[in-house]
Amino acid sequence: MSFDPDKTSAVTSFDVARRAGVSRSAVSRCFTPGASISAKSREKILKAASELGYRVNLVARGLNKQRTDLVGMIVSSLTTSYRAASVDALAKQLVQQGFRPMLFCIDEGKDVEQLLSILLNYQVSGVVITSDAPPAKICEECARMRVPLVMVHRMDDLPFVDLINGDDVKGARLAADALVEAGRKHLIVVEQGVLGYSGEVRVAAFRARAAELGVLCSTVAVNPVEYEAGVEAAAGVIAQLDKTPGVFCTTDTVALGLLDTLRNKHGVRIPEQMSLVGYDDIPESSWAFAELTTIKQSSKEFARVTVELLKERIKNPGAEPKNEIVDVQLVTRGTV
Amino acid sequence: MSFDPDKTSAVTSFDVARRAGVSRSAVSRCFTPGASISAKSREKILKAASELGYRVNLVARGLNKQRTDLVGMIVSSLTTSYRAASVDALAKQLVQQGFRPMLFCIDEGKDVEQLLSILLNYQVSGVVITSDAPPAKICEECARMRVPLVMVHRMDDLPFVDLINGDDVKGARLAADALVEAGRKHLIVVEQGVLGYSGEVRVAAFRARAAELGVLCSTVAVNPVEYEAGVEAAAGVIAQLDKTPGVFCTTDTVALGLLDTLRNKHGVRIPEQMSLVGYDDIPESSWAFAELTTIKQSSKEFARVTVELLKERIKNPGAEPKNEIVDVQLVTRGTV
DNA sequence: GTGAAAGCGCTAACAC
DNA sequence: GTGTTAGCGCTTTCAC
Repeated sequence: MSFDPDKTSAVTSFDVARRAGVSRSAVSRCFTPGASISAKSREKILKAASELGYRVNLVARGLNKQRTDLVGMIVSSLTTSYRAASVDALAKQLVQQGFRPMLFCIDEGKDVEQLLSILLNYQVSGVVITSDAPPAKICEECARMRVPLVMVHRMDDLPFVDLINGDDVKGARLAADALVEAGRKHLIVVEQGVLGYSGEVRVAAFRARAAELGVLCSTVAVNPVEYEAGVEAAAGVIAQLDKTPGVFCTTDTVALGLLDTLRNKHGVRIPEQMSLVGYDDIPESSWAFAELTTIKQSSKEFARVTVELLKERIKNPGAEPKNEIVDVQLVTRGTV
Repeated sequence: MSFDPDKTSAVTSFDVARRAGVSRSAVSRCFTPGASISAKSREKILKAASELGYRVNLVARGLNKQRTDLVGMIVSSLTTSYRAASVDALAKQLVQQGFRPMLFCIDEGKDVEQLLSILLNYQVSGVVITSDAPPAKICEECARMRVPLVMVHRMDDLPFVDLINGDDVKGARLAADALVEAGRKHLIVVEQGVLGYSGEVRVAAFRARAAELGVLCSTVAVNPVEYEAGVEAAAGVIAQLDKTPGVFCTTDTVALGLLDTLRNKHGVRIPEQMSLVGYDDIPESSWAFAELTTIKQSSKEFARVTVELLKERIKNPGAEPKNEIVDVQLVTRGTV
């Protein structure tokens, strides 16, 4: 370590400038990617900076530029693997693209507004919302403040707000097709308590496809969400086991709750007595107890597109809202 | 909306001050929790502020105070439920206590240093590290910059750095005791590829307790980590099935991989042919296919103590490092 | 290519 | 309790 270890912090561009025998502007330019500076100055400055242990004060820069590289992520609680994977992928992608993610996990129905207010106070470069909480006002706020906003798994029609969704219609159709091709003449769709936009689309598309195919489709509706929803749906499914049904759940976690309960509490044999398709392809779906056939959505692809959308909007804030769709595919395992 | 919707942003304390007929300092005081200001001024200011749509610019405040309320969270990839739950709890607790978490998920063995450098550039109030990546230099850096740092599930001995761990020794002993009380005369501990500090302590304590109890304890070591580690450990465990062993895994995800493989690929009956205890009590452990007996650590408690440690150190940066231990308990389900 | 000067929006020390 | 003043550390015209 060549710099003075006693110097705790507080080494500013001024210190570097003095030591390198240049002006503060030169130092600033040296640490600004696209700035014009001579190789000679740059070298001197870099040397001085490293000797001093200088680092750019991003807060000061942020104040000056009226913008930080912070990006707010407003997400639902990380209680399912799908959400965890999404956040993981998004955080990494943001960092890789030069942003710093601020994480706000919210319990559904909490005061998101206050959080958003905080975000805006930080002069964030953008905000990503995946939460289901209804942020009506929030988006107005973002739009008004000209803060780029991209929403994941939502379909709000708002000015300057970009949207990104999986191809839920295709996914649900793939599911129905797989079930029918496996010989199921009777379909069942499980509706969990809170569906969210994607869930609703999947349910609707699944039913529509069933109708197209001329196959009956009944509904098992339950109050809880995720794993518990599957557990509770078991009774409804069992009641229809005589029809050797093909069952579709809007998320893998729900499907896993159902499968787990059916197989391990009631001795139902899958796929002999019924077929089952989930959605998301979370890691647990490939575990031995499950071997769940499902619709795969790539978290990484979502993250990639999300950040791209963000960057584009930062570049061109007034552009028409985009509506990106990420492709999905059927992953066949043992439950169909 | 009473304020001018065209005013995109840029409404400063100066604007508010003018409109309220006071000085900027008054406005500042009004938005500073412990400041002294008359009720009358406060009211005028609040009114003007809301009419103008004013919000404090936290970046400017941060520059002035040489500190933001940002806290860096450096965590491992969110690939297991335990990590997801930990991050969720920590993020929420931080927000609740007035901090803003910045999330950095790192793939083990990546360049953490650069990240930390970024953090420091943001004048963060503190940093929390749960990642296993070896941040030797990082901590020096934090210490040097006087940035409060608390490390979770680690035992580095560093000046000014607080530590928080679960009671791994107690947990491992509880596991061994449960297994032996269930009549197991032969114990097995599964060692996954990368153990981390907690894992090592658990393994060692488990072995020590076995010895105390006068019970044999063998090891099944595998290269992968988490679920895959359990899968790979299956063969080694099966080879010793004639001893009706009591098996201990250092995390639930490993235990679930093992249990899943044993039951569903090899028809092993648990707890008839062997017993199994995991660690963490992740949600999946209570799923029907598993009903895994395990050692519970509370993510919320970890989060609570972590943030408390952080706040204390912010208040008193020079204090002796603390070493907090969070209690654990046995959760008995069906695998013992 | 480089330096001087003028802020970015806020807080804090000081006098009143 | 309130206003005045002086920065926090950086970027950025604007001359040169």
